[in-house]
Amino acid sequence: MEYNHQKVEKKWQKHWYENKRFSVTEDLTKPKYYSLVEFPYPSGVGMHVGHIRAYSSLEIVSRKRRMQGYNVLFPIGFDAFGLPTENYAIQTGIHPRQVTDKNIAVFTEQLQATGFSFDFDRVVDTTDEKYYHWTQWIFVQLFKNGLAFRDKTYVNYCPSCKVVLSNEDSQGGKCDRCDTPVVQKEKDVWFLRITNYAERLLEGLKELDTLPRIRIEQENWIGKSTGAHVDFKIKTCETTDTSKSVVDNITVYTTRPDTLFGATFMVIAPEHELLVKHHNQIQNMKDIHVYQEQAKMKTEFERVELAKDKTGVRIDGLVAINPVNQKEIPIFVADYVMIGYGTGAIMAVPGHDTRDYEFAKKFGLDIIEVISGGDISKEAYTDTYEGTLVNSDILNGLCVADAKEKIAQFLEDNKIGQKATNYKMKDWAFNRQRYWGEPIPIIHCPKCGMVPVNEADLPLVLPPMEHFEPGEDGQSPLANNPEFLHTTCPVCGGEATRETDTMPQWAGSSWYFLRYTDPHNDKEFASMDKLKYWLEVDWYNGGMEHVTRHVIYSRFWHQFLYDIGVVPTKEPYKKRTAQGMILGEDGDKMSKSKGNVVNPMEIIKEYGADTLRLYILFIGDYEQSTPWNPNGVKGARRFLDKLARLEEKVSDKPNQNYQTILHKTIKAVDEDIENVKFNTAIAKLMTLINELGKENHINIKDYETVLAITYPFAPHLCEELWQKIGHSEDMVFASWPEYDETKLIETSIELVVSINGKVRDKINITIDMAKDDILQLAKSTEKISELLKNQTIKKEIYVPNKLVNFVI
RNA sequence: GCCAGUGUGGUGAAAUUGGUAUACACGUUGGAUUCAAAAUCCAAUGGCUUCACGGCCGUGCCGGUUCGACUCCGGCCACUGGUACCA
Repeated sequence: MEYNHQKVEKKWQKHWYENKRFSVTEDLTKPKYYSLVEFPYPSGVGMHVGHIRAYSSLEIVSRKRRMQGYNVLFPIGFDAFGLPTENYAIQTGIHPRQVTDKNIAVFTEQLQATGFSFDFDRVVDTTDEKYYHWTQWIFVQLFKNGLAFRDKTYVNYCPSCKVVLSNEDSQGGKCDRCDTPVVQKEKDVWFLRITNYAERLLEGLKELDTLPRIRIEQENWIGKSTGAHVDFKIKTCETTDTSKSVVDNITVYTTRPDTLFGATFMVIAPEHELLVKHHNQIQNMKDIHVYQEQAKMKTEFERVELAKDKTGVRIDGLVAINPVNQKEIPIFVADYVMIGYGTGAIMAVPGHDTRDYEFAKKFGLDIIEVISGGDISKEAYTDTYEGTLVNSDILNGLCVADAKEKIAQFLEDNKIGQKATNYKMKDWAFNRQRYWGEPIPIIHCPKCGMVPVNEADLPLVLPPMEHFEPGEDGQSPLANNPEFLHTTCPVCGGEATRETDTMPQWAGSSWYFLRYTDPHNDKEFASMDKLKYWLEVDWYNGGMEHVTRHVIYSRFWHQFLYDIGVVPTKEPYKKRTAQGMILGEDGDKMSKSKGNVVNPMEIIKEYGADTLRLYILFIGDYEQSTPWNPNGVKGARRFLDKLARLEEKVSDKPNQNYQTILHKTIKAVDEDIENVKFNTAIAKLMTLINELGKENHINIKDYETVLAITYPFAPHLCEELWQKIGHSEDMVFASWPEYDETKLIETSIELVVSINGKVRDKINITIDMAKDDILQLAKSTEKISELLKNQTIKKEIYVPNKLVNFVI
């Protein structure tokens, strides 16, 4: 007998959501569990199978935790600010507010059609002024603490979207949204000083329960390196001026101070201040200006693309002095040195750095070997942790580690340098020239400068506007709204203008998990009591692609909020997992243009939500990418039909036949869920159901156990079957089964008998048999005795409960 | 280039203190049931070889350690993701 999935699923969804079955209790003495999934961007096309996979993991965990007696917070919301909605609004003339509301309604319906046990009383919407009130409030706190600031820089700019993009949004030199090549543009932009938190962001990773690759990716993103700052004196070197006076000092950053004796030239970035300060002493300033202009025109992407061909200009009129041997070395300007990293100046050691080597070859500069082991006539020897120092005076004969120690001491003693640390991570460009985002709550006053909006005046509401096409030259659409633009200064009361830029999409998602703990609070972003109860998030699942951006950004905000005393924990998340992508049937990423997109709602209609959820988890390892297979869906459905059919065999009579496999399955499913191995958990449930299908009758208590361990995966059907056998309470109130240790032990075992490692026979033994008896039995079987005839046994290996191996 | 991950049947994939390779599922083939179909149930399903019992080979490639290697070690190759003149 098969079940009617459409009827059954609608029935239970209605029951669950109308009776708020998944709302948390306000009893803050109960043990809590906070499971968090990344909230979706409510796009117009509705849910993707990827969403289902992303939420299914913690859906299983949350349903299980409720049965285990926890007060479970499993919330959902919408990260609804962003470019697609705004672009759609520009195309169609429908206001982003309306588009967003409609999309959220569609998503909500689809989430409920899938039967997710989210607490729909706690939905947050980042575009709701009651929510972004507190996003703005946090920004004001950042500003007051000197962590939000404005600076003039060259920014990545998308000429099509007419917005400034962060490095993250313009990877590969193309706009994240529209693929237009990004250009460089000078702009006054907002930054958040995330670099102040670099060390703590790195430190906090040690506590995070996650896969090594997730940790490593974050570590690489932060990019800590240690080395030294070394001061080089700069002299003039006009041939007529024999005095050669010292005119300046340049500090370089190096991770390899032990190679200082091999530094044969210096390279500075085109933007380096030395070029401004000493333009009078530089004889070829014209050439340098030309080079600077060229460098400015290149986008960061082009600089990288052209990496193979090193360019640069030698500075005539100045030389640097290597502080360890007083040798004069030439100085170059080259764009392979970045002004934003380290000090914007390097000591070049061509013998042991590939970039310096290429540059030295091109410009005919000295290459000195200072670490033995390579062949520097062919290439730079960079694999230098093995070698010994040579041509290095006081360091000669030392290994790299000792040389590093000794030179560090030497630099310090002679006051020419000290140990230093650097991070690749840059400050976070925190503004966009768009309409559909949180207005930055800052007022520009001609007298008082930049002043934050009074906290009592928050939220600073995004004004309703008819036209939100970006202004020319990348101006925010809000600049075209005089009523919004003109205001008075909160400090002096004089005429002032508002900041018209809005925040990037990352803003709203940087603290949403805090709001879930107290979503309707209009006095503060969340009460300390609620935060103390619910934090940290016990388990956070989301996309691998968010591990380096969203996760780091939100950890930064959280650490800052901890510093100002408004959140109780140092870190927001205890455990982080990331689901793999579901690819199209063809193995390619699902995309509209390839036509390989699977619509989850069609699967639900045809096979049911339980089938969809089950299949998506069964498809493969949760943390790996896997292609979609339409036939696999049928297998999931068959399993559910088999489960439904078992009901006919339920009786009061006890049955001992399947006790071992039943208890083994309880144990395995429990462990697999905790270890993110949903695919094998389901496989084991399938095996159990197949076994039970062979029985004539199934004891009702055992049947209840089966329903309980299957419930998190297929809640609609289990709930239905649960009711059918006479329960009036929901399965949320059933308890999670525990396995009986004594029933796991099998009384007889099949033991493998092998000769020289090859399986030759199998014997059945009982678990209480002695080793010698087993060996005797193994030798005596027909096959084995035949094979052992006229052979000497050199060795007998016995692995309890597994095998016997004879070496002949 | 660097960092990480992956590589197992026709397909998605299982298998961790080294111990029966291919669990579970899909597909395929044959059978039962049916007027017929769907659904369901049963059986077979890595390759080569043998009438058969059986034998040999087999987890990307080459080598090593071991009584025994998908698993450990050394050296490669391919694909995927991340990152990149970061000094």
